[in-house]
Amino acid sequence: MKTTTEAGREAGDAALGTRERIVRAASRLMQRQGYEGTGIKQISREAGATLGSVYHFFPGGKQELATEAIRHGDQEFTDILREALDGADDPAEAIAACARTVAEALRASDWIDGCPVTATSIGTAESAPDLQRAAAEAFARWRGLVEDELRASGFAEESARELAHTVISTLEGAELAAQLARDEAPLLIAGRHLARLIDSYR
Amino acid sequence: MKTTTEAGREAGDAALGTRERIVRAASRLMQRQGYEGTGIKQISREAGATLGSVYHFFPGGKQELATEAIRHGDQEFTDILREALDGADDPAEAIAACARTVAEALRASDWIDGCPVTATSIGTAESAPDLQRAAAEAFARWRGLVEDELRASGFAEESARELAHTVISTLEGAELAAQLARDEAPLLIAGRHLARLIDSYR
DNA sequence: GTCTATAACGAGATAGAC
DNA sequence: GTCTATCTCGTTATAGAC
Repeated sequence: MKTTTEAGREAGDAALGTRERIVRAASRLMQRQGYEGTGIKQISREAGATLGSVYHFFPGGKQELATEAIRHGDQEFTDILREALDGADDPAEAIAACARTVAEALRASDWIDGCPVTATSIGTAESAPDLQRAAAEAFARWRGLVEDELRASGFAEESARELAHTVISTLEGAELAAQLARDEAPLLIAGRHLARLIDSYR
Repeated sequence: MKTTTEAGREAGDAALGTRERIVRAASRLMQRQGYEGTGIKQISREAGATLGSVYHFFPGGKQELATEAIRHGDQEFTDILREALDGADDPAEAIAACARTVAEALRASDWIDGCPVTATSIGTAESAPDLQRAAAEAFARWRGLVEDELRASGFAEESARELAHTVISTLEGAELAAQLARDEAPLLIAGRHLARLIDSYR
């Protein structure tokens, strides 16, 4: 049995490898403070690692680390979305359930943990195009998940494709609105409206 | 007739007062680079003002200036929204037209000028709550505009209130998605879906 | 109101011992 | 792989002449 010599600063991350702890800390901090607002020193501190370790695993520096953090956030929401789509009877209800899940998480964090992909990538179009690409890939993956589910439920190709676009856009915007207003209403209303919109294409 | 002694660096801003030039430069730069990614020196340079002038007009420093920049962005989109609502026959068509307007502006900027309010306020929940409040007020104002128009068109109170929420959330999210994908499709699709959703409440 | 100079601090990144 | 020390540069903000 392997033992971990260092206790990570993050609850529950003690058993993780150093690289993974760094990525998680980066993702969580940039989710709250953005790319420019988060320092590498702060990340290494929170991850229970040294600055040298960060540059050992990410020789490309902050940009490379942030790109990995976005991929981590991508995977997080992919899991939430897949679970919602698998757990409900029809796609419309699944999307509404997904909105409720996001609302709960947002409230639980006292409205500070928004979408990690958006928060990390916004404002970096000129300075760090790598982040933009990783974020665009995340949006595309989420959209693809919804589109596949709609097609599998018998929706026409074009309807499925377009509805998937709006589902992701609306969830993203409603999360932003809910965070700013410190109120889950925007997300819950959006979930119901999306379900209604989807049903109107049956 | 008054003369302006200094030619501002911004095209068309030459005749403006110093304070206004600073606010506009701040709004435009933070729209592209975010709050943390934009420096006061860069703002003063682009505004054709000195650092001393910035602190003269905004003794509260960067936060005070950013708050004013958000209010400026608020007003900008308020104007776009009001024009769209006044120019169309019914609210559904007005919202779709608004989405097209936003898409055009986004493409014209080569996908770098997103929503100034969102870009400036995101990631500041912990460090600058003033910005959050100003951004929340902007969202609420836009929502109020849409809600009033819907009620004036005969929609039920609750429908108008909830639709207004989703209209703003979806436009905001679709602008984000369009910017990341460098493609206006998310916005154009969102505009059509919102019109359809609104019509379903008639 | 405008300008320059600078203080005080933190950032990203690197070197090299262990 | 980990750690510490340090280099260099940019940041916000202030002081004080004009």
